[in-house]
Amino acid sequence: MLPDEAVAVQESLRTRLVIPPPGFAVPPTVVGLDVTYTESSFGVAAAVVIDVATLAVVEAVTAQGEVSFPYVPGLLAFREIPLLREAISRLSATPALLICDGYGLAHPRRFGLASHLGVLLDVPAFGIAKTPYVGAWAPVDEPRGSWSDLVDGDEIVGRAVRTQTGVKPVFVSAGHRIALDDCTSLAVRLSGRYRIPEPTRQADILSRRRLADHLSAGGAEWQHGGHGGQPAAGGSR
DNA sequence: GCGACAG
DNA sequence: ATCTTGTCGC
Repeated sequence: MLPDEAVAVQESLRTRLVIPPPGFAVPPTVVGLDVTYTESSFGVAAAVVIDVATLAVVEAVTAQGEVSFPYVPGLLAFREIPLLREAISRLSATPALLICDGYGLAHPRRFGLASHLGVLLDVPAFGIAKTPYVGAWAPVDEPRGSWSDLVDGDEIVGRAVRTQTGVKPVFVSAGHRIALDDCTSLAVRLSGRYRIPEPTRQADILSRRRLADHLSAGGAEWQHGGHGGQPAAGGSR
């Protein structure tokens, strides 16, 4: 698919995007997503189910394979969604809320990865990014839970949110079927003692570990990925 | 035209 | 994203 076609797809899918008023009913569990790559084009996607009350990992699956779409700012979804969908399909239940490593509405065309994935699956989704992309924001107060609007043009597209006192904020934006206010409170509520909230953090850890396993195994024995539950015994640490 | 640019 | 060592601090 060419970049021009990908942009057309985004503008088309965007008509299906739904952002409700605040008041999202927080589910018992949420799903964190991330993809890690090799210097070449091999990727491992991870989907980790996190218990909202305890922040514990209750299920973890992966999917891996060659990735064809290159990284292009604004078109990240086309690179990551194939493996992410495959990983999500391996979960034992349909997710109630997806949390992506990246942006949703805070995107040049208001349709980043979190919006794209949310619309395709018609599941609530939002994004948590580690670095700025679209929009400007005022300095965020120091205490955990403080935030400042991300403003692009005349729109509020997301928020810079302090998940830990004295630590750089993360960037939160709504993806699909959830309001920014709810994304903001969830980002803080889902954060343990780290800057990155547990869902995305655990997905990052798992995808990196699986990629390392894949490489040390010579890339032959684990080609089918997607093991459910806890990591198998024998895995190096 | 030039620089910036999620992961 | 990935390439990479030590170092400061709780």
